[in-house]
Amino acid sequence: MSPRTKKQNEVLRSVAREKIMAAALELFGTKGYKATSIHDIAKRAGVSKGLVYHYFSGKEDLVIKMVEGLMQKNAHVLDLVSDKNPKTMLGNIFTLFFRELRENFHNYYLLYNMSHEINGVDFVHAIAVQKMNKQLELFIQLLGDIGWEDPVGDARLLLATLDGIGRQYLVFQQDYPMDEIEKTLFNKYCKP
Amino acid sequence: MSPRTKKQNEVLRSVAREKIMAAALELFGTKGYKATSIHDIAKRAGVSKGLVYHYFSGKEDLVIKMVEGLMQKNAHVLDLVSDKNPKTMLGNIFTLFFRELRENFHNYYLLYNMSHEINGVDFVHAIAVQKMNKQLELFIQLLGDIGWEDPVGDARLLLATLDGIGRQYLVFQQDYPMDEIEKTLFNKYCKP
Amino acid sequence: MSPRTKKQNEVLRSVAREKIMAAALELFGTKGYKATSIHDIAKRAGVSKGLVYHYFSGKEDLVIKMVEGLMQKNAHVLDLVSDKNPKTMLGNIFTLFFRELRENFHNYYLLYNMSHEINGVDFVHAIAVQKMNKQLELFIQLLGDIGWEDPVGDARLLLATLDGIGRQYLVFQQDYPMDEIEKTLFNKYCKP
Amino acid sequence: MSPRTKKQNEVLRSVAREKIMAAALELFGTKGYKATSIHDIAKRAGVSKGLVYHYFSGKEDLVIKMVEGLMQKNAHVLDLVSDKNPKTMLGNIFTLFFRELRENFHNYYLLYNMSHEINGVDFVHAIAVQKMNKQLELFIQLLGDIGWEDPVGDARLLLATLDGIGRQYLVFQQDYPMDEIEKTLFNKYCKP
DNA sequence: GATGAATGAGGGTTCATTCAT
DNA sequence: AATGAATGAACCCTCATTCAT
Repeated sequence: MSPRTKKQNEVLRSVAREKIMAAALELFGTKGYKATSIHDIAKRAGVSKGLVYHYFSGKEDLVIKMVEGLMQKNAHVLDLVSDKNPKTMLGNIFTLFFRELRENFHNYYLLYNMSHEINGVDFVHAIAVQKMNKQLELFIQLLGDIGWEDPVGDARLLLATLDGIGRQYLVFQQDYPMDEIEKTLFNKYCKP
Repeated sequence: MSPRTKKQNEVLRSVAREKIMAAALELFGTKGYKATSIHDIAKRAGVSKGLVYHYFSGKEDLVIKMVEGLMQKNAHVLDLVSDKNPKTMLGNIFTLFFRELRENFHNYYLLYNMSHEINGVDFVHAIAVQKMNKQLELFIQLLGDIGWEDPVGDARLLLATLDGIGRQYLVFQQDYPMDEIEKTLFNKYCKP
Repeated sequence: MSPRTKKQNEVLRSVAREKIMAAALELFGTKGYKATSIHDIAKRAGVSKGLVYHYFSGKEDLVIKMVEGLMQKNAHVLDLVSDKNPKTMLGNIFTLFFRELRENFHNYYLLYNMSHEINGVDFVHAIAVQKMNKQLELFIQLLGDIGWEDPVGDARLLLATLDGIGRQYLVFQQDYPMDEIEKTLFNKYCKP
Repeated sequence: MSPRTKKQNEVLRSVAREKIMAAALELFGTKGYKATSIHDIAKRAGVSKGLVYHYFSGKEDLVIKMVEGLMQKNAHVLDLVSDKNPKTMLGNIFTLFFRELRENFHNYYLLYNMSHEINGVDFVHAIAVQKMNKQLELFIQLLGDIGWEDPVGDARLLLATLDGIGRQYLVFQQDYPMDEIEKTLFNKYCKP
């Protein structure tokens, strides 16, 4: 009955949605939420402004959906880094963290750095808080297992350190000596 | 009592100019650059929109001048924390850092977190880089004097840690256990 | 049983077309022309937007066709109210008028009140004028037969009165004492 | 102190406001609320779009302010038509009504006919109802004084008649024989 | 130095309409 | 006959900026 097959439509839909969300991720991540216009996003995605509103109910909805998408991609990250040895596991976490930072720092920006800019989108903020707390718990346990003196305090510092590394990388970019930072971090936390 | 340069005198000459810059600092720091309008600033400063353009050539100029002003205020900070004992000096820096964060986190936000939002204002970015490098050098020397193994790497990590603490405080605000973080930091770096 | 013209047959041929027109009538009549979107109409009719454009060349065409449909339905109304006794016939007209108003005031709205909203659709206006003139002639004859002094002037007033009743009912709706108005009207024009 | 005198500014303000409101009245009254854009209004008023928002907080506010303005102009109408003799007074009311209709039928449209189009602006509807009720009371008393049999019912009919005359004039405009209608009305209600 | 009236570019959003299938 | 993805013009509104005084 249908002029285009349902499957055809589904493909069209998901392709367009994906293009829009990728463009949004890149632009929001680069210029920030307020400074990125729907026009920008549509142009970068190679679609019309109208189509953005066909798939998302508005700018705010677009950020939310995008963040949700990011979260889903990251949902099974723990499985990748899991290891019996806490030092190895911490090392895996670091490795993953630096890779993410290097390869997709827009994601990093979005999930961690943009929340303050999206007024009223408490959702994004809530996600950031939740994620942070999960990581904190994990760090407390790992540092405790490794035998650090004050696992809670040290875990908090470690979390802040990683956060700060991310932030500084965003600011300094190619000028930031990330390889060396990474090594230092491994020496400090993961040397057997 | 410090001798004032011509520029400083100029800056202080007009009460209205100061009021505008104070309002700008507060609003930019709270809502961000894009989300703050000249109208907002003028209203908060209790002056007309026109006067803002009398003192500043535009919104961008206003941010720049404001950041310059902040820098000048912070120019002599080192005199306040200086101490023969490197651990004491580091402790002084921490104390000052946490006080600034608690009392004027708008400033913190502006100098560190807003640069990405001001498109094309490389100036702000440059200032952030410059300041960061100065701090890094200081930390390297202090940690070296204290006797840390890898002063350069450790200084970088410390800088990132402080940065991360600031960022997390901005995000979590009252939920962030800053007092405990502060104690942990002192224990780690300043215990005699 | 009335013989159907070709046009009527065409109109009735497609169920979807009828559903669209019914939805359009209801929505245009409730929310107005401008405030009703094709999307609304398609959704209410349970069809796709595309189909609306399959049957009608555009929004304007849809209104026109819809009004034409209403006119056709009303074309044989006179047969229903006809009576040898002018007072009885006038009473029949009143009864029909009030019933229509109560049951289908969307139609009333469409035929009488929406014409100004459809810019450039002189067609709708023309229909309203034509219908009004027909009614006027009928009233002149009836009031003349009954024996009113100035049938032309009185017919005009009566027409205006009915029109005003309709408009006031549209505005006040449940607050409008239509039953009493109806009685008063009968007392004035139809008492034997 | 002020560059332009306060008085100068006041004049500027009220002139611009007046121009905008006059344009709005004309366009809303002609094309309806939805079909009239702020762009249209600004152009007709000879000002920029921005200025409309300088004086009114939005389209809805503009209608409301405009209706309020109309109400104020009409506030002292009763003083103009008052008379000891009820038939004379009724005649005065008619005269005024027809003059208003002929000279400012936009006002008429706005106050009576547009209320259904402004969704959510209950204010306009409330004004229409209130005004109508006041007129009804006045008519009841006058017709009672004159000696009509059923003053309440007759007053309601009279109100509807006037309303219908207005509506028909809006629809037919130059084709509507208003002079004759006026005469008929006088003959019916005001002949000594 | 100071005001605020005035402008216009651009942002978010809606919606009539087209078109491939 | 029928769908719904896609477009773009136009809408309401905000805001940096100019300018007369």
